[in-house]
Amino acid sequence: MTNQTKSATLEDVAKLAGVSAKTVSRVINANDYVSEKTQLAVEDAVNKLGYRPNRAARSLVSDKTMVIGLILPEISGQYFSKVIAGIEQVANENQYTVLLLNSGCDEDRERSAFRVLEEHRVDGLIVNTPRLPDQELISLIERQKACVVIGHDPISDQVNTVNIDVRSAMVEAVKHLTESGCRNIAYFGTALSDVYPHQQRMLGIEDAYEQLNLATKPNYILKENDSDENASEIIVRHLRENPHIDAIIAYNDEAALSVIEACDRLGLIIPKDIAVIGFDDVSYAQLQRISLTTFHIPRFDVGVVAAQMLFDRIGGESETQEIMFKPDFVIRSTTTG
Amino acid sequence: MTNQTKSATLEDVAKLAGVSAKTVSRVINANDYVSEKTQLAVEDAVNKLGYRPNRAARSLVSDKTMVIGLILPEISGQYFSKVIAGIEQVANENQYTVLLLNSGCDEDRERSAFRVLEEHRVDGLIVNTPRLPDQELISLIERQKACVVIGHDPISDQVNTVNIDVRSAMVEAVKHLTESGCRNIAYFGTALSDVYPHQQRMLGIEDAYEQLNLATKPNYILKENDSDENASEIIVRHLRENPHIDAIIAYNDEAALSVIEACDRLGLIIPKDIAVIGFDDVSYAQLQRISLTTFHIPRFDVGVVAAQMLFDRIGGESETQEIMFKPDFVIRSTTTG
DNA sequence: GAGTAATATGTCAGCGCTGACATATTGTCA
DNA sequence: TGACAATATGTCAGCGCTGACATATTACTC
Repeated sequence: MTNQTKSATLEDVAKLAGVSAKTVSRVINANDYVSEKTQLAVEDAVNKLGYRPNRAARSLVSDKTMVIGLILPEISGQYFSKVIAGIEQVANENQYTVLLLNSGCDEDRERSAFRVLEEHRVDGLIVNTPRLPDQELISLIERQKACVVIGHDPISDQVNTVNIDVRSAMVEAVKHLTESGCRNIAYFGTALSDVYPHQQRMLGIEDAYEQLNLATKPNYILKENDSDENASEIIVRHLRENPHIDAIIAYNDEAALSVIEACDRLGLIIPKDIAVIGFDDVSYAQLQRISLTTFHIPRFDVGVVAAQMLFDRIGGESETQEIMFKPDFVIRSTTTG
Repeated sequence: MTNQTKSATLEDVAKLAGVSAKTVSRVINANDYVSEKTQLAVEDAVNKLGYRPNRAARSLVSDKTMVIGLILPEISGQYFSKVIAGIEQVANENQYTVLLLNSGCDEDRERSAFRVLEEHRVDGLIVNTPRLPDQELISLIERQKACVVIGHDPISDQVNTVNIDVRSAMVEAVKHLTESGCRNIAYFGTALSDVYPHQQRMLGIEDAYEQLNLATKPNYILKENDSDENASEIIVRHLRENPHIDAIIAYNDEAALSVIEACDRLGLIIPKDIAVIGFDDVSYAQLQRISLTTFHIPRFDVGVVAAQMLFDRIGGESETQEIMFKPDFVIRSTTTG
């Protein structure tokens, strides 16, 4: 690792094999006439020197980097880590590599992530940038060779998008709860409240209230990302102050777990005293001890589909695609006894 | 996105600003005398054209890519996704970007991941390649500018490593179990059984048996990655066949959850009938309903430390560092009533 | 006001690679 | 056996950028 010598170039290989650099290039790329003898000599030299073509040099000529970029507000959660895996898989199948940028849900970092990826001249990118103003996002996307936006408001019909139909899922959730007799439904959201996925949930809940002509108003419990109070403490406090609440729809399963934890602490029996609904269907949601009613999202597939869409674009497809995933409502025992 | 024109070059900016390319370069890099007037003119042109320096061209000259590579056997699990986040954070702080490769715990993919990263001339890489033969791994690492190996057998004193002291953790686990009266301890591992983290666990358990002079032999329940039988079913079956088992140490928390699930199905009371120990301390391990005895691993910090080590190397540090994290044993209610 | 230092800008080669083009060698068929 | 295609290899420019070097302009010193 320390005794680093400069890595071998085409020229080095050429010299060792006794041919010209161009001939070595031909062997490496296997796209032109080369005699068997030369080929073997070159391959031999390549192995001896441990030659690896320099992608930077190649990109400079070909204007292709074989890299796609990924900008996400968060990369270690249950949700996006699976999406990333899906994207990585498809990228790998296409001989591509993924440059991963975490924007931490910060506007400036979203911007600079775009900048970095542009400097790298990635062949395409998949982004989820909740903070960037729509107009700016659109103009940034227009600069790209190819781009797919995931989990974002459908900003423009020129932009490829992969989305989850959160809003109608929420309608389904509320209906299910009211059918089970719940009358005072609260929504608990972590993350930043002005963000699209949040808003969709709240809108969906309001849709349902309207459709069902409910008298009450939904109750919102919001925990900003930067507050470091424990989520379940917030809920405990809120439930003490609002004992009439008989159902909580959580932003996602992780938030739902905090809700369950809070209810357990308060001695509330789920679902008798209070019902809980999550979102995502993470691995542990189906455990007997949790058995969380939630919406199943094929997270890996979201990544796969987004990446396929991107490679379609990279491959020349010019039609804009919009895919909407319908979450599957999985009713378990946090809503029905 | 479709109306792509070739992106602007230094030359383009130069023409527009009425100066030479080199002068533009000076402005961009802010590392040489430039008059204020020229600077403004250039910045203006840069903005007008939306110019972004081409990193490929830069790397070709500077021999630096500002990219580090990451090869992991798996990227969406609770463990590595946090490690990735830690690495990404430090990379970002150093103006670096992360090229993420998932080897799927496959030897050939590990090899080709190395190849890809070499072709990209990354400035350093962080790897966990359980399948690659040690000798080959060492020689691959020797080719790199900088490298840190995580979660792997300390292969050579020339190689930077970040490790978890799994083996002595297992000793602690077994001691704790025997002290609680358990006599028939089983180990449940998912993932590939010939892999280092697995072996360490088994070795640690055997260490403990030796140190404690236990009469019985530990019992191993192994689930290969490729078997698609449900983990908890395997355990249910195994516990039916071996009803004397009174404690299970699981490979990690996720596996421990499968164990809990299996016990619940069999009507076994934890920890009275059977004790369970996990590893990792994932977020939900501390939920009242789970309350899993486990080992806390600062996963994010593992990534942070590995990345810092790497950047030390990239920065010129030549001394080999080896860091060993000591897991914190967190005793909860799956082992003590 | 001559001489030196500081400031400001330009020219050009070359990083490693491939495309366009040129050339040399061999094979094939009338 | 000459003509032409197929095969095999080489030369060279240039992708976008920066380092080394050259040069021009201005400022400062005695």
